[in-house]
Amino acid sequence: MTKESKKRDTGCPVTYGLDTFGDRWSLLIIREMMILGKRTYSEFLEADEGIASNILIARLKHLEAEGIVEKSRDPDNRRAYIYELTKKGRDLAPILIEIIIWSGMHDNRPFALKKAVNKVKRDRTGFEASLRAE
Amino acid sequence: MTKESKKRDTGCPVTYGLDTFGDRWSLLIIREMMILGKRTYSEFLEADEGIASNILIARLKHLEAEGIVEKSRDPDNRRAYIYELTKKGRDLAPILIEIIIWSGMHDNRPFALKKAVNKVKRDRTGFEASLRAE
DNA sequence: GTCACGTATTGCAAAATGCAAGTAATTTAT
DNA sequence: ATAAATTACTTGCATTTTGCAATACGTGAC
Repeated sequence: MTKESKKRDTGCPVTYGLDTFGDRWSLLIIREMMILGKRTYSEFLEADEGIASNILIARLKHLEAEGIVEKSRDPDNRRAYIYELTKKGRDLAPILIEIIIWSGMHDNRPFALKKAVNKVKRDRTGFEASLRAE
Repeated sequence: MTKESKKRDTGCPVTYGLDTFGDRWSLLIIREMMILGKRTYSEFLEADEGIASNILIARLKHLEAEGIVEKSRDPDNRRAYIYELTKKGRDLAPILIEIIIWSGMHDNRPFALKKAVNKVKRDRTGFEASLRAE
């Protein structure tokens, strides 16, 4: 009941978006799923940014409650669960893409990774299709 | 030194974007500027969501440090300051637009405001131009 | 049954947030 | 010239959220 109780019911679409996935971690989890194809709790835990397990589970539950991810048992490993993006979740692809494009334009740090940026610039439609494919 | 110290220097463009504007309030302030044409501290304070004054000033300073907004004196009212978006800030327009489109698709609450959504759907290019115009 | 593995929870310190009240600088009114 | 009003910001404090480490739970393997 943390994020949920914070819902700002103004009706504004920007507010709705931010209340749904606009925190420090949600879009990173979605990036892991969409771009890197990760699907399990333990895979998410290994992400570069090092999310804490309690934060991870809180975000996964929130995203599940919002209908952005869905959880099911892994048929190949009956003690594991699989988290997958729903259509609502895959529809976030354009937002991720615009963030990538924006950072590509404005992140001038020497270690900025331009791989995804270049991929987007070369073929945005194809890149978006690949994100939605998973 | 709060958000700044939290910078996650992984090089990932999504991370860079989130570390720059991915908190509970930054994009809302940017929305006020871009869509509603607000430009002063007191105008931002009146926003629907009711941001606290200390949070507002912290975010404005952060956005200024990131080169997304710039501050100057109001020539018409010497006790006021004006905050304006830089190019880096105006370049966030496509992200805002994609968030609006996404919410338009998925926010089914009865009080969801569809005005901006419809405007985007009718003429995205024109809408984006109007956002960047300010 | 016991052990390993994948997932999830708890406890506690640190940080961020929200709210209310107060300060500072500048302008308008008297 | 002084007082009041505006605009921008700061401070103090209670509450909430985060981050980290340790621990517990549930399932299947042996």
